[in-house]
Amino acid sequence: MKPETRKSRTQLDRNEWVVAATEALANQGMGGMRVEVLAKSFGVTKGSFYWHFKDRQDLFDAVLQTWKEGRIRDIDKQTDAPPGQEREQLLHVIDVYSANRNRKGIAIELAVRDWARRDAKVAAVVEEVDTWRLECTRKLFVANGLSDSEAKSRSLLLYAYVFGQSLMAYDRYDPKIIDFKGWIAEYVVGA
Amino acid sequence: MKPETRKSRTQLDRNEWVVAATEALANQGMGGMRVEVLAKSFGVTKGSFYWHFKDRQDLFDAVLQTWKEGRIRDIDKQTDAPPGQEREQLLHVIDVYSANRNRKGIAIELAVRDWARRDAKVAAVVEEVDTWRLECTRKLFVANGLSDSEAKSRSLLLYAYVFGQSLMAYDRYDPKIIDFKGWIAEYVVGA
DNA sequence: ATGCCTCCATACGCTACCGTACGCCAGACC
DNA sequence: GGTCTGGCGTACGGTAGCGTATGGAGGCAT
Repeated sequence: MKPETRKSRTQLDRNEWVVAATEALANQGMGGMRVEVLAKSFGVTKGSFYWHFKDRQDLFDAVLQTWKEGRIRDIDKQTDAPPGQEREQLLHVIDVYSANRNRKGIAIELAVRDWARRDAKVAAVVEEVDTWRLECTRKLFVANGLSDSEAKSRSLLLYAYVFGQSLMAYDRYDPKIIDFKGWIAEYVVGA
Repeated sequence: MKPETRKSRTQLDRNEWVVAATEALANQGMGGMRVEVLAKSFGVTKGSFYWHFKDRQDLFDAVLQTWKEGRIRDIDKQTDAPPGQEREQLLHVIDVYSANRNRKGIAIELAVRDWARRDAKVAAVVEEVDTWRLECTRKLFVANGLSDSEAKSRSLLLYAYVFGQSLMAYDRYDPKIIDFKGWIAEYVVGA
């Protein structure tokens, strides 16, 4: 009804800037979110940017907030298991975060964490997200019959493992790496 | 005998620049290694820098090389166990890389890995170091009675865990976090 | 049609850097 | 005691990027 089709390519809104900035964050890290560079990628000038945003920090805040909300949604979705399927769901979580899959999501994850090391507000958001993640998988482990204590330990191990995996360069370590990762996933989730 | 005492505070050499640059790398990441900023921290101008280095990339190369050599040395030292003490040595390795200890080393480790995501030469060095690490702990696991396959899997899990641990914000997750980390260390090393 | 509001372009000043050219000085060496 | 050279300072040009001020085009209602 609304003239959305034409508008969509000529008019920009905040969200499109946020999406582009997040892309830059994934590819070049925090320092890649530069106003004039993003503007050029849209074929506009920074006059547009400073219409939609107060300043660069305003963009940063929006990116962070959007990331946080998206993470919470995804975590809820990925840890929602039908009764009796908790173990499979946990293996699925590991698979989703596995390197070589969801490359972009992992890149963003790492970039945000690097960002958090130099910005306390970002660190606080990361802590929220991490706590949420740990809590959701803890419930899965508990539903699978583990004690609360062991569930928390395994949750911690699970996420530390998947994030650490994405940090390492091991592709040429052994051609059977796939088997090793399978073994590890089973071992982390447990019997 | 040589006039080293006076010279040591007035004359700079390549290594002092590399040390300062590594410090900046740990604190502010790759982007923190800026020529004029480093010069100011020494109380000199960049005239000095461009005497000792061809350009900024020359400094980067030196930092990377120095990091690599230091890592190899440390890894060898940390994985050199007397026969029968392999299990304790593996637990010691986990402890050394544990967050809240060796903060600076971990910060450098993360900064180098972030750097490696955007520079293939850095990525190659990281891969060398990681392969070396995996190989050294694999030997410890094998000496502890494991099959080669399981030793490789556990090595991978071990390093992914310790690196992932340093990425996460979990300090306020549970006051018994120390116990959880102890449980995980035992679980990763195995019986 | 006329005025207003939205969205973007243009142009500018400013800062932080990189890299280079060259000058300066102190001490080793003869 | 002159000369040479290692080590650094000074000065300059150039680029990239942030933020601001202001102008302008096009829709939309009155």
